[in-house]
Amino acid sequence: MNNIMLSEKQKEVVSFGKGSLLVKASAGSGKTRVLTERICMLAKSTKRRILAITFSNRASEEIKNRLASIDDTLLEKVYVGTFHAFCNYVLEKHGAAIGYKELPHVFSEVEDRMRIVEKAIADTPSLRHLYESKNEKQRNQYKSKSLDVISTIKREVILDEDLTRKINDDEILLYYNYREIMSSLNAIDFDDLLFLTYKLFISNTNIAALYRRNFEYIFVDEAQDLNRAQYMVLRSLTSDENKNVMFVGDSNQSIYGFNGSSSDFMNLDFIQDYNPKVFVLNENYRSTKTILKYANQIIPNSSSLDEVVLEGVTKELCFESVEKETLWVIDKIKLLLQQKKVKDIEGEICTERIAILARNKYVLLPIEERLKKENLPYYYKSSSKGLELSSLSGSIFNLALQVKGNSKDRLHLSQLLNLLKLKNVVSLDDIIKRLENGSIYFETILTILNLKEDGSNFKLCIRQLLSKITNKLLHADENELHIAYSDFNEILNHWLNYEKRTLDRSLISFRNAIALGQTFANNEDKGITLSTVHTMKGQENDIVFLIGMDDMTFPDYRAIEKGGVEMQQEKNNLYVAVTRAKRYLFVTYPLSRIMPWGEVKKRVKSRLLPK
DNA sequence: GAAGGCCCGCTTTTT
DNA sequence: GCGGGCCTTC
Repeated sequence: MNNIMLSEKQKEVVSFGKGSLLVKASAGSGKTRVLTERICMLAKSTKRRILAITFSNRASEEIKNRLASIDDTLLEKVYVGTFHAFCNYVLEKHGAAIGYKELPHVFSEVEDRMRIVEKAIADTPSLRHLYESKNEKQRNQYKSKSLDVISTIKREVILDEDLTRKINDDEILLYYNYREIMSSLNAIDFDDLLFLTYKLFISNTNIAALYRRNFEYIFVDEAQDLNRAQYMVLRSLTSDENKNVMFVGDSNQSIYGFNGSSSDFMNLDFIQDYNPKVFVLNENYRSTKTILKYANQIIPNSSSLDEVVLEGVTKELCFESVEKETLWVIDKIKLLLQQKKVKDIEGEICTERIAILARNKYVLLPIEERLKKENLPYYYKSSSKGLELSSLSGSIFNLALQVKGNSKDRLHLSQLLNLLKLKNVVSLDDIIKRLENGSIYFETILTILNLKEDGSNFKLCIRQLLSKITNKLLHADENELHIAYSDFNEILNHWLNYEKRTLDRSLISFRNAIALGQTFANNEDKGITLSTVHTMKGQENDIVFLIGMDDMTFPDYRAIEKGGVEMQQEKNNLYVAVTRAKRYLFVTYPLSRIMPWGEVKKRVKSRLLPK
């Protein structure tokens, strides 16, 4: 698309000067290109910096790559990152102003937060009794619900003085207890990143002013996904004199409502607070006619077909069972790969040009099984995630790294002791004395102890450990050595990714970068893409199979029960799914589904699909 | 208060 | 298809 001329409307947006603007850009309308070209144009004219905020690491990587490909010095002037990454960056620099003398650790693992909320419940007398009367499963449900309550307070930016009006007393106590535990561990969670940054900016207007001076222009991609905390952070970054803010978004693609986001921030608050000039980009440069007509049946007038030449293929197919559905998809894929060249798709068909999408990951399991059997290459598109370690040594390293960087982190210290089956030890120095000299665990802890805080010898230490493993200089069984080797390699790769993008390095900031998913190597594996609709957002593929389109699966049965906004979000989700396809789209659904407990349930076509 | 019967809900999406 | 909650009954 980069070599195609910009349309008149796109040019208008790109060349828009100072002031606020709202660009309503439908799927495939070239919004990322408009965004990057405008950033590029402004970067040349301003002496100050530009802030470009995205929602996913994937999107920010894409923008960075595009900017670098236009001009590789651009990134010196432009900060591109997710809301969370930006807030982390602010707190790293100025957290001390709100009491974080040492860099807090970002606890992103749900398991960690579950343990902490469990303790918070135990510390809340009025809740403890109720909690203890529950069974395992209910306790987990209760913990998740509690985490959600805590999350909501922060997402909705409810300050302490307003809590009593909105939340009941027990929940307030729980919230305070959770906060106390987190702070005793010098830890913060995802919501804190935004909430604390907002608090920092309102309580230290000089610091906020610094950022306002620093960033002359602000861009927000996927603005329909903003939640209150994010919008408030953004507002504190602008002032009446300086509000050069560009929002790009599409209300029809709002699918993160469960996370507190609402397109109202873009459509109502932004318009009211910033009075932006509104642009509409609705020409679709991505998909073929049949696909867009189908999308327009799901959300009327969502895309204009004016610029579209190719017909493409869009088919809806119904099957007796999930098994038949799966087999058809596999056969169709095999056929397309055999045919190599098909109408309206230039070049040869290969597995990389095919994606299989579904509402949730469980729907993809039978397909995965079958792809494996047929030896067809595939990979799961994942959201950028942290370390995935499978060896004991890898987990020990990861825990010890956290303990080393944060002496207050008793949570991970106790997990570390559990793994090593040790008791009554409080420091890494003491731990190593209790381990057998030359064992892989000993060497792992030793490596951690040898690491310098600024990370300058990180690569060296890991490489030494790797070579000890290769040369079998360590005591451990064959299997552990084998997986440990690949784990430490993975850790090294995360470090290399971190090193590439960070100048001011330290072990703690490395750990936080991992938690925020910034060190994830985006070199996607080869093969057919398997993905949920949410993870596929902002991406595209020539041939898309959208499977499991039976009612109750897509829309999800819980959304049907709740109705209203939830159903609107399901519809948007379907619109996102359909518009991922560039040339061919196959929509399939089964008329029966075997439930996890063995019952065969009758199914009908999704109510969201065209009649 | 124990035993027996009926009903309900099982796996969402992510920084 | 199964475990658990909740209701009825003695």
